[in-house]
Amino acid sequence: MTIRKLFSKHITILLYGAGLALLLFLLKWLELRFIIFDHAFEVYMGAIAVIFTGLGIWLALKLTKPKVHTVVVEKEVYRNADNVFVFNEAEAASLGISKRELEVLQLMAQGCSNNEIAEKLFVSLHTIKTHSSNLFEKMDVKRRTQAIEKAKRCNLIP
Amino acid sequence: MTIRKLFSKHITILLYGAGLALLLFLLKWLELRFIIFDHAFEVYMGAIAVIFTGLGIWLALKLTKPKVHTVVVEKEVYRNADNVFVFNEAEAASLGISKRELEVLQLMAQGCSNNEIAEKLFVSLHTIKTHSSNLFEKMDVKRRTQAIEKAKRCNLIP
DNA sequence: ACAAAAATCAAACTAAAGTATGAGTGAAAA
DNA sequence: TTTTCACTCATACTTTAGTTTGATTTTTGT
Repeated sequence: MTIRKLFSKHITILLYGAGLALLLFLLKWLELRFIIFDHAFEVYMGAIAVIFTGLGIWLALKLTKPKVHTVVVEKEVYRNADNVFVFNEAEAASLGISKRELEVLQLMAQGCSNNEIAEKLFVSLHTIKTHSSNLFEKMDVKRRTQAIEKAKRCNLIP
Repeated sequence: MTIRKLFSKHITILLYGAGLALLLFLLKWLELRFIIFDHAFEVYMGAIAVIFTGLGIWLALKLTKPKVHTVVVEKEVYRNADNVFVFNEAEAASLGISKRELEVLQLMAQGCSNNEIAEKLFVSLHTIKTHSSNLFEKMDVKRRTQAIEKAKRCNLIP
């Protein structure tokens, strides 16, 4: 075995090198100790700073809620051909649409103007405007035509 | 002035009270100073800890990408399986509705605003207004919502 | 009973929608 | 070739729709 051979051959040199390395190590250690003793306060402060910075980072990473980005994928479900309208109550509930708002929506879809709706429901034009505005907010649409389109698609109205 | 009268009458008592209050304040202040001096190191450490925790939090919030948790929600949209739309050409012809007007009508039914329709068809808003106005005349309706309702009923649009 | 949600009304806006009228262009029909 | 008609654009105007803010009164669910 050539490796053992080399080891035994240059053992003196190796020992010497090892001794030197150890000495250097010791010196370094002593130097470090000296520095630490001399700057104990600063080192302590530094350690505290590092530790608490780390703690802060950890806290921030742990305690921030991930922003939930909800992507709604509309999946088409085919229904029986018997064109009988079944009101999608679940959808209405999830959107938080009230009875009155639904009435307004229905009349809208029939082509009524806000004024006509107000007359039919015996309330003021203001009220209908409020209802429709809330409706658009809840349905996430901008116009009555969009509301009608979406409502039909989601079976909120026939 | 009764307030000034009261003031001058009981000036001694007031002064005495103020002096006492001041003394108490002084005592409290001295006590605080004492505590701070006595615990200077701890207070300093605490301050460092708080500051660097804050720094850590700030660093984490600033330098990390916002955690975005994407949730894909499948929403069921019901639809009739059999609805094969057949365009009622006879009706369209009898009403004298032109190709372009039909395009406008379709986009209307999709919930587009006049401006959006104009953009999609690469014409001006004026043109769309003219088209829609003519459309309402031909269909004998007053509003776009009525036009949509009637068009669906008459199978001019899906 | 009491808080929360729904329904109602109002004023003051801004933004669209719709009307009336006129006019130019290009293609197809008379 | 002239006329008709769909399509385009424009101005000026009126009406309707939609927003914002704020308030009061009913319902309604614990």
